[in-house]
Amino acid sequence: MILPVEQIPNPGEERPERCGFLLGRVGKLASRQFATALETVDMKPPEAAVLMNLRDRGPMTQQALGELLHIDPSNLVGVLNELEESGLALRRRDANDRRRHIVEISPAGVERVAVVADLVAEVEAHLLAVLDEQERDQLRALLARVVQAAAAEDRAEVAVPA
Amino acid sequence: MILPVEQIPNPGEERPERCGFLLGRVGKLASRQFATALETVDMKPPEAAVLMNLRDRGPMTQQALGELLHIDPSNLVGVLNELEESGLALRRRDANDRRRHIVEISPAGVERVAVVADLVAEVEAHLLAVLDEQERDQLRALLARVVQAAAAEDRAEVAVPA
DNA sequence: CATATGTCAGAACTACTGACATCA
DNA sequence: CTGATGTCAGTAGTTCTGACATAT
Repeated sequence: MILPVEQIPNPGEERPERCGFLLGRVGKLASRQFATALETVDMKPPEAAVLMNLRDRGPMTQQALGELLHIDPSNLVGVLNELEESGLALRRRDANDRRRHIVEISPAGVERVAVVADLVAEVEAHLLAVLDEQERDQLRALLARVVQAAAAEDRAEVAVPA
Repeated sequence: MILPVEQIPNPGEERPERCGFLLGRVGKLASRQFATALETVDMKPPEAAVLMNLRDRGPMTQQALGELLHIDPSNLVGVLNELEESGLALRRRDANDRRRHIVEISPAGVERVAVVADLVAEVEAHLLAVLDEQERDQLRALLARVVQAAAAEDRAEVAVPA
């Protein structure tokens, strides 16, 4: 049966959408593509994020790691358990404050994170294939400023709770 | 107690991050801010999205609505039930194909959606406050191209399932 | 005792799957 | 009968809350 025309008010063409909605949508899209790509190496997004951050920033406490990646502490426990069981990262007590765990990446983790980083780069390249290099830089710069501002605001709120 | 310095390898300063991660992060940030803002008018993000789309695009079938907003059909049922109970939208059978529901916004819905749209605009303005108008347009244009390309690819995959 | 850190169990929310009823 | 549309129950995955153990 032929579709009544009234049901397709704007066929094909997308009208200029709200920037905020676009952000949410592209973000979800990106997250999903990363997740499915990481499945091929049997790793979940938070695990990959943790490994990459440990490689780039060095050892840090479990708490600092959670704040940096916006992973809830109760959630981070399981992620680190996984990574530790796989021998990709390890926890050790901080000698100066034995409540704390210092988390660091293992040599095996360093090997694995290279593969993961390649995967991530591939997905990103594919997602942003419609943009040329200059445009990708623009996008990166704009997004970076937005997150930086948001993070600064977050810190201000936490610092001045009243 | 003073923190050991080794635990803060890159204090404050953010190093140039992966564009894909930035996307995911800003997207999640935006979604959360929208969600909390909408709570003040007792509405959830999908409900708001549905109302705004019905206002802008006119009545359409439940199925078309779901595809447009990437809401699962089984999920959309509950959303529309809510909107119908609140008198903001209504379903009627398509006379030409009585399997279908035509969904449309009600007069009360039109009133309410104005409030919602204002809220959304506020949140967006605040989130992107660090960018000037020209930069916001740039961002919107870049994001729009990315989603458009991704949507086209999606359609190709569905069209050629082999 | 009061606070910080990490752990754990359970609640809440989201998204999907599969079965089903209705209709073309 | 076959396929399309909407509905519903149940499942899995994620994120948060609150209680708790340990250490300062």
